[in-house]
Amino acid sequence: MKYSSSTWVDDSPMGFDLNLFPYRQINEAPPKKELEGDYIDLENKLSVKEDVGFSMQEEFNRISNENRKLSEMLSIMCENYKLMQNQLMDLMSKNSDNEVTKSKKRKSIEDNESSKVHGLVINGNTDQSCSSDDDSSKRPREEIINKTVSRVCVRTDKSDKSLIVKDGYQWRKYGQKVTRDNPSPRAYYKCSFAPNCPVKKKVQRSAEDLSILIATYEGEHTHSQPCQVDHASLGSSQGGKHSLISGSASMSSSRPTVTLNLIQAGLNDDKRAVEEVKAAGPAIFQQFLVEQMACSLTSDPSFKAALAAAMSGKIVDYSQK
DNA sequence: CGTTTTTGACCAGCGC
DNA sequence: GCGCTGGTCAAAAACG
Repeated sequence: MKYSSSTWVDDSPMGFDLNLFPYRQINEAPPKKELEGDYIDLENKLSVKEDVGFSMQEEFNRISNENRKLSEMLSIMCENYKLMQNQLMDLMSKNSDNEVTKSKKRKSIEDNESSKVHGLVINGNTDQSCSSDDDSSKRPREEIINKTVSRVCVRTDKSDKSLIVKDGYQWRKYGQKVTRDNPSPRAYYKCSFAPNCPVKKKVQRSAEDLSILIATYEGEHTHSQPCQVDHASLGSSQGGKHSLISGSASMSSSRPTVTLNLIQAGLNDDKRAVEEVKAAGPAIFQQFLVEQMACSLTSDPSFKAALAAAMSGKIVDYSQK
């Protein structure tokens, strides 16, 4: 596909600008000037109008063609995406079968966590009256407590030893422990914004990659987020050392939301990061794929040019009506 | 002086 | 019952 580079202006903060004036060349006087002036006789005016009408029609046809091609591209991409998604589901189901857990206790906890993260939230009721007394006494604690668990991975500077993951909420650290399977200590936080908020957070460095902080959230906030931190600032928070690389689940709602910043972190080829997003569950990985596609598309100048041309065509179309 | 962090002690679940 | 482990408590210290 050919796109007029002269009409493309890429100076917006997002690196993405719309071509609102497709017929105006940057270093060229506007077409209107050619039509005005008393020195042009009527005959010339008529021929110029015909030329303009013809060129407009030509341009319209060209843009229509581009629109059609873009639609085709989009449908192909959607099909490819669906194929990838199916392959991913197959892989994940195979992997989950092969997983071996270390102990029964940990297994029960991890099962609980993974089921939540995967979006298969078993809404265990904290109201004890819902279960019989006999059952509640025999059932393991993890099954009784209603916990929505989500995991967030944050890439940090390796030299940064702090176990802090800024997410817009206010946390109070109440413990730190070195666990058996990871030489890095695990920090325990409670939400301190509301006194009765039951949400807890565990933060620990990844054993495989010390530059990755893994934050595990348990429970749901009983209040709104004290300060809405957009994820762009999350990435630049704490001296710009952090960048969110995996799914984050909004605690104010049971529906997980994901923001990814793989491009910024330069992690497109980081298999480990992808694995961790996979581990966060299919819903999160699905959104990861979508954002990856979006990132790759918006970073493609030809796609941006095509999109801008298509949109400008629509805008011109409407303005002419 | 109030809040937050640190850190050793304690508790509960689990396997042997 | 004992030891191991993860999670929590609470007193002391640090901080603003």
